[in-house]
Amino acid sequence: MSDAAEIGDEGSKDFVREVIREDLDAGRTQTVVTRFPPEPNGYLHIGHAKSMCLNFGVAEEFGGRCHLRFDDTNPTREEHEFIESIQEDVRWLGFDWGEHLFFASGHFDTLYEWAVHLIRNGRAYVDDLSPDEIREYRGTLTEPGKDSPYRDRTVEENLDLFTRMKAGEFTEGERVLRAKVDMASGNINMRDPVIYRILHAEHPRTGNQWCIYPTYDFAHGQSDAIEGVTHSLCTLEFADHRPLYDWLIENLPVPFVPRQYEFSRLNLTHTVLSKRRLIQLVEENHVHGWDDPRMPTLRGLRRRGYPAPAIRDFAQRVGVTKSDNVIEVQLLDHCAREYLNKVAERRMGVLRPLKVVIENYPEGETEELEAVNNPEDEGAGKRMVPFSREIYVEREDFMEDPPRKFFRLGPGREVRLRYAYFITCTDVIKDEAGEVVELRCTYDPATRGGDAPDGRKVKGTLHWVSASHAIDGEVRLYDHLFSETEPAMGDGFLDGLNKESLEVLEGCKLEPSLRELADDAPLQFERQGYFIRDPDSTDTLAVYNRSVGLRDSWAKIVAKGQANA
RNA sequence: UGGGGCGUGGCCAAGCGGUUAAGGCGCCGGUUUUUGGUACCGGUAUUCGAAGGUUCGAAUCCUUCCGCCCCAGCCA
Repeated sequence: MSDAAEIGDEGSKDFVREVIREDLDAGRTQTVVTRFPPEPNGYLHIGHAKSMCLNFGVAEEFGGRCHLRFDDTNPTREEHEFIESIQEDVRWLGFDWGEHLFFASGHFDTLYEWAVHLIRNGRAYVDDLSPDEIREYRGTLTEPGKDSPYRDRTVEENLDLFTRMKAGEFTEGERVLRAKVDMASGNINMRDPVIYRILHAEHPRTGNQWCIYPTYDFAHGQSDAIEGVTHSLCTLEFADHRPLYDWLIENLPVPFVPRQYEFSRLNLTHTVLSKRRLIQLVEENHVHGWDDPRMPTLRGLRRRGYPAPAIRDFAQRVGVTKSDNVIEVQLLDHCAREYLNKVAERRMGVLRPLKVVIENYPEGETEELEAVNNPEDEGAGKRMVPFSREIYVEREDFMEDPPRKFFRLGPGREVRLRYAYFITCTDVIKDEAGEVVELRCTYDPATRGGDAPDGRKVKGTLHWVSASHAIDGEVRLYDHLFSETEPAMGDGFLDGLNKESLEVLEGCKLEPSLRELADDAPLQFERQGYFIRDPDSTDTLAVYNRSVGLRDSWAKIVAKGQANA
């Protein structure tokens, strides 16, 4: 293990790392301890990924550790299922909490003792006010609050009442324990916040052992103190809670003094990241579940084929600051492409097939042609691809009356079939509706492999699949879940849903060697994009999700109407 | 009208009194290319929310103003 001063010394990359660096240098911190504190009431999304990358990343860089802690203080909305799925997602993203798995509920005994400690010191009291009354007494943003008539109960009475709250003598809402801070504070969180409430609910981990539960404010910082968390990193909306966080730490017999720092949460264009809205998308069936490839959840991204390293790279690139931000999804896409380009094996797949008969190719003959698996990685090796008289090419690779800049197939034009031969279109066959249904071509046997010995050049290279050897497949193409860059706030956000966010292509013709690829291996269908096999696949139907398309400069030319320029 | 946070190019983001104001994404143009992919090269802020002030010198210090975000759950 290297010297602390040497660790994480690649220059302070953001204000959090800067603070940690200073704390280490000043000796205020010996070992950096952070924590990732999800509430087990939902699935993790890419916003959580940013937090994980920060917390686990910082711990690793400075030679410390990061705890995984479930903030399970509200049994009415938390479920065991999420405790499992969250751990799975954290691991998938690539993080390891080792032995350091904690639950706020694991600290309930200490928390209860600390509440009693506060009461004994006259710093907390049992309030009989109803929820509505508490709200009225709290005042408003501009007017100070008023003291509760129960604020000055004796220590003995408070102790007795709190004990009875714990014993289950009262109903929910009948009484709460409040910290006695300052009802006139400009910071509403300091106006005698509720720190314990009665909840007659079964807890996923403590069962029916408790009927009183600490609130976030009385659990989070306390858990940090118990676990020895040095830097408690949370999002901006908790900045207002910091004075309370510190007040409680100062007034409790904590074994350690943690510090809270706030950074801005992640926002992404063309999607939503709030738990409430994600739940609504799932429950109202606007998507097919939490792992729908269009969802920004980790499960959705995983199914979509976004690799964990790409997501980590993305998190690093967006940075850590305190300013509100909306990151363009294009950056995420870029990270995915950059990673996938290096690791994804290439295959050929025709998404919208157009049959081509090579008239001068011997009927019934098949030959195997060599293809490179990944031009970015020689180690990926080569494979053989079957070629025969009838093949499929992409419909959009043929135009009967091509504009000047179109380099693909057209009547009389010659193009290269990747790794195979040059072919020339000699005839176009249409149905009664006038739609092109088949192409007749001739090939040049001398161009086997894709090069012309006479030095002849072609401007277009097409992907293709031998008709008789093709695997039939279904391909799902995805687009932004929301058309607008920033979906509206409030309930109107559903109006911005992109009706074309999912396009299912059936009858796709895929290269047979796909069978040799691992089910979870990312791949590139040449000239199309990066794909991954979907779990919906069966023995008879291969289903692939497009993770992200390749950059498409031809589409840009077409979109700008410059194809004829 | 209270408290907290934030304002650097289309989107992020370095910058911490003396730099021609990093870098990434995006966009534009070009080179290479058996993926119109990749890679590579070049372009893309006389200006840092605004106005004053301090200073030989300010995105960086001071003042005022403007704008945006968060807070009135017994949610986290």
